Amino acid sequence: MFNQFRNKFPLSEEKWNEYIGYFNRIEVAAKTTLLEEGEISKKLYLIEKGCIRVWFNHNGKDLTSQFFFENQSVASIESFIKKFPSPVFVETIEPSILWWIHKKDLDTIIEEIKEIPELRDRLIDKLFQRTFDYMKHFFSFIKDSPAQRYQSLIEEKPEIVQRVPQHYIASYLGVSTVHLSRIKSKLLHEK
Amino acid sequence: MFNQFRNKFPLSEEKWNEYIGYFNRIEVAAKTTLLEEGEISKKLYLIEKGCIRVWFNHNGKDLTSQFFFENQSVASIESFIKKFPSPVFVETIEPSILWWIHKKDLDTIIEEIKEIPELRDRLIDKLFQRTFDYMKHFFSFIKDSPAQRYQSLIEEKPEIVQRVPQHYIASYLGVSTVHLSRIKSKLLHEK
DNA sequence: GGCAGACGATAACATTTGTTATCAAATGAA
DNA sequence: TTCATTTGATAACAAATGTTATCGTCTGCC
Repeated sequence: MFNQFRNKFPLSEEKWNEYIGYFNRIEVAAKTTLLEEGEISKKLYLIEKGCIRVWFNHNGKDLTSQFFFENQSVASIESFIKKFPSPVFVETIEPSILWWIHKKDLDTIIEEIKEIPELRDRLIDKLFQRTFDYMKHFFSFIKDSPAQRYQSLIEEKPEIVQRVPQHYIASYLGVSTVHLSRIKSKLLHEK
Repeated sequence: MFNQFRNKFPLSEEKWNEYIGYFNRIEVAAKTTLLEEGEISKKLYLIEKGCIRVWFNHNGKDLTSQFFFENQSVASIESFIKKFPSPVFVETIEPSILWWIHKKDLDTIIEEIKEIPELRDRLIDKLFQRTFDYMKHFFSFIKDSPAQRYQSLIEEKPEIVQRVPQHYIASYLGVSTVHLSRIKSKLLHEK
């Protein structure tokens, strides 16, 4: 799991082994809740295999805001960073193999690697990239119809369309399950 | 303009004066374009007085994605950071007093203050905050109706509703100008 | 193998939202 | 002032989207 990242981190063998020693491997079934709404997020998860969604309850409706797949890290980011009660649930979609790390251990690591300019800059890049991704997603809500948003999803994040149950995708796109079904059917019959 | 921030920056008088010396004051009319679509953003603007919107053209429609007011800094952030051609226009809404700084000078400053842990952490906090703001905005598109989104805007960002022409607000909320007008009228007559 | 629950398609109908057009008020420039 | 432009309200109609209900398929589990 970690060897693929080894060459990206200019660290001594000792440090490298210390850091990966903080991670714990778990295997969980589909639909396992990793973080409850209201809980304070203290673990960051790395996905070796499987997929995860972040969702919240709004007036009894299950609304999905994010999907994560292999090699991505997942947490309720606001809760994890600011130690607020999480506004969202974190839940597996497929049976998954995960590696988690305690926030306090991660904080130690980050504090140490911040001194390495190369890693510090990469960290900041990641932060910007995350912001850009959200901006782009927001732009799609003011410029595209739901059908166009679904089309973009197929093109830009095909793994979501392929692996995630459709009713989760519907709320992610901001439409009802019925309407997403209509969009799909229209796409099929037009071509 | 800068004195109000003085106590937030643990810098020597010399450094402080050097840094603020990089800024240039300008006064511009309403509807002045500060950055064209396709241009590479090389200036960051600080607003002393006035307000600014960021917008883009989509199939002939003028779509506004952000508003900025006094004491906020503005740029086409992706273009500014990554040196890409800007996907957006930056334009004043009101007659404004602005202070701008060259990207290269700002980069120098940032490179220097990164060494100060206190400022470095504040910089990272700002980045996270920006991401959280976009997340929140995105959440509102999957959980709220346009009417609820307008209501939240009144409560959370009243200066937008008070100072920005309504047709700019419409696209920001993802609705047509006609529909925003309907939402307002309904809010009035219900209460 | 059979059963319950999850998932998705579809229909019918209600509601929301967009589009186009028109008008009125406010604003700014000559 | 006067005139053109910008801004916003409203009506009428069209299109998109939500809601509720029903049905069929699939899947996991006993």
